[in-house]
Amino acid sequence: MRATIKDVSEIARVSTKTVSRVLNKERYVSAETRQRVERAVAQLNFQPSAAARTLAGKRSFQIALIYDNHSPHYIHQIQTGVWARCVEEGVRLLAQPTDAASTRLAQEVGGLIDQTQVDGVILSSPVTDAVAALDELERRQIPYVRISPGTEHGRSSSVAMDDVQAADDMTSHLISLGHKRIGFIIGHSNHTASDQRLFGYRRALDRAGLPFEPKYVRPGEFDFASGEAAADVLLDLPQPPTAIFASNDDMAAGVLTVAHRRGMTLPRDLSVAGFDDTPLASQLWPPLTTVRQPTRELAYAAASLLFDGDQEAVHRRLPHELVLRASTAAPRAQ
Amino acid sequence: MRATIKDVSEIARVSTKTVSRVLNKERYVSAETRQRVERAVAQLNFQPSAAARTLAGKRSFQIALIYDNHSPHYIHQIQTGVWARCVEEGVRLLAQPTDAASTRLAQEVGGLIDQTQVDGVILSSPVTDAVAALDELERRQIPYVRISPGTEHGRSSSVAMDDVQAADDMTSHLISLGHKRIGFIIGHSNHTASDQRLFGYRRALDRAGLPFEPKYVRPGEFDFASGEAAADVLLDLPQPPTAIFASNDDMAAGVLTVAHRRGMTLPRDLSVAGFDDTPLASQLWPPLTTVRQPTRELAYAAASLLFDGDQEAVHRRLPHELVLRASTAAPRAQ
DNA sequence: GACTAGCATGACAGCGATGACATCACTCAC
DNA sequence: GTGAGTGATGTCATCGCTGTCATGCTAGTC
Repeated sequence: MRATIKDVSEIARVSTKTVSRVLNKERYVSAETRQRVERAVAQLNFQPSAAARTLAGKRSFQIALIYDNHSPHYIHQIQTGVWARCVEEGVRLLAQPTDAASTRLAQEVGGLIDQTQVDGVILSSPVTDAVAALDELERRQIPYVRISPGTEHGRSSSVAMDDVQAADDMTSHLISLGHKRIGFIIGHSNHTASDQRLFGYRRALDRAGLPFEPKYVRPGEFDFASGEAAADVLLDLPQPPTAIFASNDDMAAGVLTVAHRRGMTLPRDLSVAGFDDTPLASQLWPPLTTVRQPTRELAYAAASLLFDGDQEAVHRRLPHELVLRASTAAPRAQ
Repeated sequence: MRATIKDVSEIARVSTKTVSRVLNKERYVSAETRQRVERAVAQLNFQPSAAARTLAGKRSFQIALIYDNHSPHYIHQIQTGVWARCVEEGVRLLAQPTDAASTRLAQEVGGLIDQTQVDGVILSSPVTDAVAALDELERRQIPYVRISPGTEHGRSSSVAMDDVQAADDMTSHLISLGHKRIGFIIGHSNHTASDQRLFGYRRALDRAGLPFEPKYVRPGEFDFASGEAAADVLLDLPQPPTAIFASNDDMAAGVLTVAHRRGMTLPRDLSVAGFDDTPLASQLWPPLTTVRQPTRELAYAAASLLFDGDQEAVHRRLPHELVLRASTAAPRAQ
């Protein structure tokens, strides 16, 4: 049978309460007693029952990560980052995929909390912007932190990168190479990052004195197929762009495929840039110039904010990075 | 405050025990009483405390998924599949990434179980073959199911695909296109699937009466870089292969990149095949012929086996599928 | 020397469920 | 009419911890 706190207390010749004090690193335990208890814990390989602690105490030593994102790579990075911080804290992680658009989302979140009594919640985009879920969390007074929220910034602590600046940087990079006609493919409309990246693109054009031409901007949905579709339209223009900046790598991969299919030589005939720096980016041909989003670090930072438990909402910005690879180059002389 | 079973019992005018019976779908509750209880539950939006149930009962309504795999896509598929089955069962899922090679693995697993009292565990490859972890699970008599185990088949129920047959099928496909010199890139040595895929390749050659030539077989590690390295060696041979079959898509992507870099036209100059059908496969140029591994389905089936709780070890095989895309074609006439 | 403050520890109730067992009503067989 | 069987419900202890409160000791202050 599993060892219980009582077994430990008997071996250490103290009360169970004192064992509990040692376990929870409370004050007022003499060094000598602490040692005796620790030895007994080690000897029995004792692990306190999470259920009993949750039931008796105010903490459950569990947090939940709620997400809904099509990109496995993104989710994986998020999970890994949060996980790393949880381990340091001795806290378990409950994975909770959901459908951000579902009407039952709030109920799901409420049920999760009532059942598991998690100590806190981390929300990743786009669940970050599901107001009903936020309401539910606040009603139950559960601390939560959001990763890359698009709206309601005042409601909680959050971590994010600067999507506007990143898109601006990438666009500026293309401009500096000499491109004047730069296509842009927007992301999925339910991600606020999509608007921000578009805004950054526009801002860079403005600053460089280049005209913003709506015909060079196409909608997309963050997936390969929509990248292909947009590229086909852009490359069919009488004056096609010499560079295409897609709002994420999957769509950029679609652009590359269309270009290959048309027999274009890259990057001579067309420069292509993506966003996210997924593993895909470096495995495409030509390897993709893109923006490295510090996803893992964002997740780690989000967990840190949760455990720090500040009263005030804190907003942390993490730096992005332009990753220059072979898919972008100066345009061919006209 | 959260509603408790007591609140429900008062509204329904029954004892808490009767509420518990309804919650757990036990026999011996009259239809009328059941209805009253269910109404009260709905009215209070009552969710039983997982902690209390775990402490008092024999079940914790949680299972753990233990994994260690470099491929986000694979993990994501696994999680999604297991998750889907858990939802049906009303069970929570604890995500537990680990390092399969770590000496502390058994301790980690033991700690996880003692702390959380999970009802069962699902192991995904390569943790499936960590004997110390299996010992620990058996010592604690925790039911577990393995996804694609490589060894110790008798020890537990498992689900898997037929890696040998799949590799055989793919090799046969290349042979049927007319290829006689077929390169092969082996996977990471700690995955048993690697050996099996190699074996399938060999078996297909044998059956077709083609010689097995060690110089056409290169080691790899399931990652892009090792695919590149292997391709460079293979294509530098005096008589290079006309087709290369890589043990997974990432390595196949490496092969494509090397071929592009050498200015080869694909698939005319070289056919390339992968394994796994990751999203990458369809986003490369040319789109990759590969084997679809039924990962999600395997995970779902694994969870089903766990919940069914058979005494005997059951082994389920799920079918794979050849996905033929543009990266393979008949070899150029010599 | 009496009083206070701070440290160290223990006794005991209680968290919210379930398990074991008791109880009661009713039906059925003989 | 009696006993057995079964369905429906309740009582109460219990799971393994933590929170609250009480207690005893020591050191420092006036």
